[in-house]
Amino acid sequence: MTATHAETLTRSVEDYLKAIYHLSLDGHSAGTTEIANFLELAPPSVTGMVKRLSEQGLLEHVPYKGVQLTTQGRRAALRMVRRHRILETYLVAYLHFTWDTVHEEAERLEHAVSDTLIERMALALGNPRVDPHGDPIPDADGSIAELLYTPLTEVPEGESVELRRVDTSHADRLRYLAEHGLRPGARVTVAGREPFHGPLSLDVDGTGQVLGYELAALLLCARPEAR
Amino acid sequence: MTATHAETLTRSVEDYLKAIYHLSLDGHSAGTTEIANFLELAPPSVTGMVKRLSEQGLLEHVPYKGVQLTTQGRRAALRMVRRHRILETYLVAYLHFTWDTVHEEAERLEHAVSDTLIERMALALGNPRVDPHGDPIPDADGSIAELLYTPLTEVPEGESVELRRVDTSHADRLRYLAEHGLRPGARVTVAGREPFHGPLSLDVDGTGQVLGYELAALLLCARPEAR
DNA sequence: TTCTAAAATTAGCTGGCCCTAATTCCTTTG
DNA sequence: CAAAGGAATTAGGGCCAGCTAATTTTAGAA
Repeated sequence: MTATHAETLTRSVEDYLKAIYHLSLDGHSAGTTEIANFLELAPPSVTGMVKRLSEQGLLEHVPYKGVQLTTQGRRAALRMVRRHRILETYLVAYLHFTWDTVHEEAERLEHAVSDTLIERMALALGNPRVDPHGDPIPDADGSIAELLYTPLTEVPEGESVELRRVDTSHADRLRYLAEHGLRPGARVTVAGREPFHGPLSLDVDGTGQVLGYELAALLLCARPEAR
Repeated sequence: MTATHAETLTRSVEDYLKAIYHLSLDGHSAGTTEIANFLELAPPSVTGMVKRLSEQGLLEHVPYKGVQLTTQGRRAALRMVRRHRILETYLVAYLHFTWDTVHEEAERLEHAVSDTLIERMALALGNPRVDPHGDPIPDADGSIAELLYTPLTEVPEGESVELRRVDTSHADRLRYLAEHGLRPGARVTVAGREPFHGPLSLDVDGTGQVLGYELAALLLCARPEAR
């Protein structure tokens, strides 16, 4: 009765699964409108697709409540995440893409490449663990290490941390951050912070900076010992 | 009134245009059934699409006669041919694909890559003129040099030629040919030929071979001086 | 010149996936 | 606890691109 995973997923289905994966990262199940906003679709379109996908066993739908990926759905989603991140890494490493331009290219290619090509790229790259934004790359078998980093907004004043991950795919934000040296690997000290979601004063690799709260919240850092 | 080329073409449309381009290489206009066979579709599906494409100005359709690409349609088709051949060349050069496995990968990717990525690949390859099968690669501006080669079946006995192009994308044929050293660049002498589409006796880079007529017809050669 | 077979087209459907408008369901608050 | 407001769903369409079956056109053979 359970659908065996032989049937190929359409581009749309792959997008839905990946979206639901991202929206469920914090554990709660994803709502129809939430998915609709993420994919820039109307909510009724999502209801319809969600119905089809639960019938296929790719997700669990409790009407009026929300959806969660099944094991099968999660496997398919992680496969897309791996593809996307390997592609981004390869395009930056070998084909002169920058981290602010690579997202949309990978977004299209992830639906078209074969598993073989992805594994060849991964091999050429030495099986990287993270992509250019610091996002972890799932293994080919579907396991992923979501490391626990601290948003820069929660780093205590005076503490010095290493920037590990930049949690956005908006080209303009990424460009701005890159111009200010805020890339994975940067050493950042929080010199001061204004209240009420105010700007942070930073020292970035020896240079003083002021950074808005919204952007700072996207910067995930490894603190010296705190876990 | 003429459609400006702003609107993006669907995957299907790109496939139709490319198919019609290939089928029209010999000058005659392509028939519905011919296109249907090439794309593995039913003839009525082709009639319908052809109607839409002529309305869009991508091709000229004379009902019950056949179709031809318009200038606009040819431009779009050549863009796809360029993409396909650059991709094949890149995948073989950098990602360990062999000429018998690369076709289907390129067939999917050609619809997903950006112009930017294709030009980066072309640059990395040094702007190659031909792909791994010896097929000419159109320029970015859409000009293509279809060189006049002679099928091996028409090379006179005793003549020695250079194999330049292998005109098939069937993986099994390509594998067989590769195993027998029959790749672009090989030096081939026609030692003998049997009548009635019989096999050819060849000397391939110093090794004796017998090759069936059907395969020999796919091997396009540069003759010493003949044109 | 007429007949016939092949080629092409038309008629009528289907499935996937999107939409807007209308309705139903939940939850929260007055 | 009832009503409101937002979230979700249902109802009803549309477009794309494929299909089969039936029909029309063309061209070649008798």
